[in-house]
Amino acid sequence: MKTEKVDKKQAILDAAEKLFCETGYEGTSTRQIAKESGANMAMINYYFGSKEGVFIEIMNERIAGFASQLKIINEDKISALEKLHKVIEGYVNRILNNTAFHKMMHRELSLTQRPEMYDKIKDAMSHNMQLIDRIITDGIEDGSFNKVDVRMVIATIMGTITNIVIAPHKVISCSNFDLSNPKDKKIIKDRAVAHLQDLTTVYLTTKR
Amino acid sequence: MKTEKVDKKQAILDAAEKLFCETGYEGTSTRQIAKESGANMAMINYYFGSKEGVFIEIMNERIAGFASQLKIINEDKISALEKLHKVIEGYVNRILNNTAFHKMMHRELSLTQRPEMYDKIKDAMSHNMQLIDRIITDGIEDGSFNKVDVRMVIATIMGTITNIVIAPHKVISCSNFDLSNPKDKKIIKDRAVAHLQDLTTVYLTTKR
DNA sequence: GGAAATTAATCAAACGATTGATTAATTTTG
DNA sequence: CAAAATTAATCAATCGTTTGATTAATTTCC
Repeated sequence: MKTEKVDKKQAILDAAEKLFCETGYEGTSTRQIAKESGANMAMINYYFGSKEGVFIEIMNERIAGFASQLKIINEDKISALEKLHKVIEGYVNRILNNTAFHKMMHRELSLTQRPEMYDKIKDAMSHNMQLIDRIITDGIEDGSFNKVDVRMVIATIMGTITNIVIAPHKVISCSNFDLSNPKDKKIIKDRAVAHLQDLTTVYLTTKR
Repeated sequence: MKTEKVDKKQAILDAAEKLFCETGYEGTSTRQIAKESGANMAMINYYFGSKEGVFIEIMNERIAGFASQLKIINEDKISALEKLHKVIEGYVNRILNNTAFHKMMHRELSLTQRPEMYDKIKDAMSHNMQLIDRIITDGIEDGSFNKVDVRMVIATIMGTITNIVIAPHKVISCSNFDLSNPKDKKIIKDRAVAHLQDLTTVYLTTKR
């Protein structure tokens, strides 16, 4: 049957993403990728040219998927605060549903050695940031938000989520807590959304 | 002169830290470390046993230096809010004065492959976290703070700072902005402290 | 429609280069 | 002189990549 014909190209991408997330780019060998994917080593270069080619392909796929998600929100005819809360919910869900990739992305962002990748990630993030910036700035201009340091508020929203993903033990001191457990993940998601929505509501709309 | 006698052991540590920060642990070779430090390759194993031995030594040194800083604050006879503001200022300064190391630490925290190192970093952070937790919890109990999700507030404080360090372009969209430039760093530091102090003040003390 | 030519996919084996580590000899130092 | 420090040379292992050959599928041609 045709359904049984597994796509080796995709198998390599899947295996590589898993391994890159777990042990980093340099920490993953092409032999590991070949073994994990069930493909021959030569297939990696055959399809992607090089190990870095695989990495870039993974990033491009993911980033493209990300970009297509948040656009609609800003067109809704709702208040700035409601928009922001929608964005927060979307962001928390997206990132906590892809914790491994998010970790990998941040790891890459903190390296100076692959500028092409750094710029790619930076640009992808910048786009989403501008969207949040627009929402908050609009809210300030129409008087519904206090005058705040917009970029810092964005850093707070994004930083909080990233911090939860990278260091979950910070949030839940309970030792047998596991983000890969759907039940635990749900708990963290809800807490993160509730906290960030509450925080932004109070900080942006409290008259003072 | 004795002043010219440079300590090869320390030179290796310095070079290794610099390279680990720039290109990661796996991305740095022992030959690079030797070249950068001016020492022979064998000296690395002579002094530290292995490449990982160098890494562990660097981490231990740094973590020990960190732990000795924040203790005094909690003994002061000042309000919970003032304590928290002192902690924020201390944290921002410490981390922005050691951006390279902080990046490396977070990179290591997001990998699953060196559990010994992961636990070491986790424990070091946990200690500082408990201190902040104590301050906020005390503030809640004596009625000066609102009832909030304490661990989430901590995630927000730490996450915001980390986010600024790892992705400075998020805060300043200006392209010719450089964290290694003392003047630019001062600007970011002040903005970060002002933002976080303002944020915590409003969120924790606004009656609602 | 069926032989011939072309293409894509896959494989085991080997490539040169680099890795972290170790040896044994030599120099420096107290 | 003996211990510590330093060196050049070398080790086996692994790295990412390339090779030439083989199979399976597709296209071309008469």
